Amino acid sequence: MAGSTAKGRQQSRPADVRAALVAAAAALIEELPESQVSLRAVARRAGVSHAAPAHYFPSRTDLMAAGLAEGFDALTARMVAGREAAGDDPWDRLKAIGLVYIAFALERPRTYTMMFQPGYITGPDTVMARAGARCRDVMTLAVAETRRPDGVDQDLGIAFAWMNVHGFVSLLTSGMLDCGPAEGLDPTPEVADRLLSLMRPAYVRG
Amino acid sequence: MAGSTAKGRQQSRPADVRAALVAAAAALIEELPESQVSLRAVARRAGVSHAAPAHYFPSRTDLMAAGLAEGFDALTARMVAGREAAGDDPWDRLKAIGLVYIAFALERPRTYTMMFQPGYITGPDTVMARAGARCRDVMTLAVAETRRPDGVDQDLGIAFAWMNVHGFVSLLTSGMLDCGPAEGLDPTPEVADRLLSLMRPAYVRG
DNA sequence: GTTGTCTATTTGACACTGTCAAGATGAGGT
DNA sequence: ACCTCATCTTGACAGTGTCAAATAGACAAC
Repeated sequence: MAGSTAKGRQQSRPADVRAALVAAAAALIEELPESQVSLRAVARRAGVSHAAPAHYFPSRTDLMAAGLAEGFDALTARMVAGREAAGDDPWDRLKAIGLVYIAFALERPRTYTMMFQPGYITGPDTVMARAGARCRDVMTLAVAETRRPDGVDQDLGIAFAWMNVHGFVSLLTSGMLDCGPAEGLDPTPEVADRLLSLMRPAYVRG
Repeated sequence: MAGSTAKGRQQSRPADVRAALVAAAAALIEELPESQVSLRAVARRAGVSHAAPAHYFPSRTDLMAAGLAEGFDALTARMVAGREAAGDDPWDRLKAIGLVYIAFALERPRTYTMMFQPGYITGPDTVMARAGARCRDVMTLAVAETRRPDGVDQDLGIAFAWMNVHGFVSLLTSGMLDCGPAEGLDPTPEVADRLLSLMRPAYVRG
């Protein structure tokens, strides 16, 4: 009986231990500073022993990468939704993606920061690399729609858009934009909107 | 007696243990991945016992912040030099700073990445916050020279310039710009130049 | 029903980490 | 001589990532 003969063992916990580990990692990544997201803490949160993760992930880095890839997919989904909610103008659609991107990063700052930490993309065909590529694909579509001035090819347009939104939230979360005495910018959506508008000449002809 | 009653004690090794620790930290930060730059490794490199740093730095974070602030000052010095080497045109001067900034970040990627890690600015009057403010002051001067279009005030201009260069190198070092199959941009100075040129309308009137 | 086999998981151990408490060291002032 | 005191070391503790060995539990064969 039972259809799933392939693998589904149904006693205490089949192999959804893996899924529980990834979910626990994703949760702890946002709850604690990076240095405190230990392999053992993730195992405790998932309710397994401290060495259980070793059976699914070769190292701590791989477990973290799995949790971060989930965060990446959440960001990608929000970008897709934001694009579809925008109007017909290509530039408005691109800007909408940027605003959604910024909102995600500020809502989940620790996850976002760790997603772009060097070292979690361990190869061209890993979970993280693929999640990052899917995210970039959304930007690729949005940039492809725009009527860019001469000299701004698609790769350049993608890089420019991405580095703008990424640089903004990265500077904000690192505390650099308000490191002077009583200076700095508010992270209000209004400021984000003004900053993104500065990119406009790179995507609108004339 | 002696003049300096305030604090200067002058025995065998006054406080150059502190300088040795900071130098060792700065060196290791660039040599090893962040998780391997341990307080004890820094102490070994400096030739002191594993608990010596505790006498100068309340925690590992503070020792790292001291090493990172040195990196920040090196970046600031390069930016100043780059600005003075540029011509008279305000936009050219600003772009020169950007190119120097990018070059530094790509030469010392681990130091640069860690400089912008959240958590090392522990207060508004710490070594890291002050080093970051000095760096931003250089950008402030360069942006103040430009004739910006209406609506682009100085704070906005600084943020836009900084987030562009920071976003670019940050995406590069995290591996995001080349996570697709055979795609991505070369980090050549030529590409950096083209990307920075996209910022031009925000700093040049007309 | 007993046995064997295989996989998932736990237990235990190792070297390493950051931090704290207590002990050693040595120069300066009296 | 002595004392003082900041500096530094030694030693310990809980916690970490990772590996080896031991356990548990379900399946197949007989």
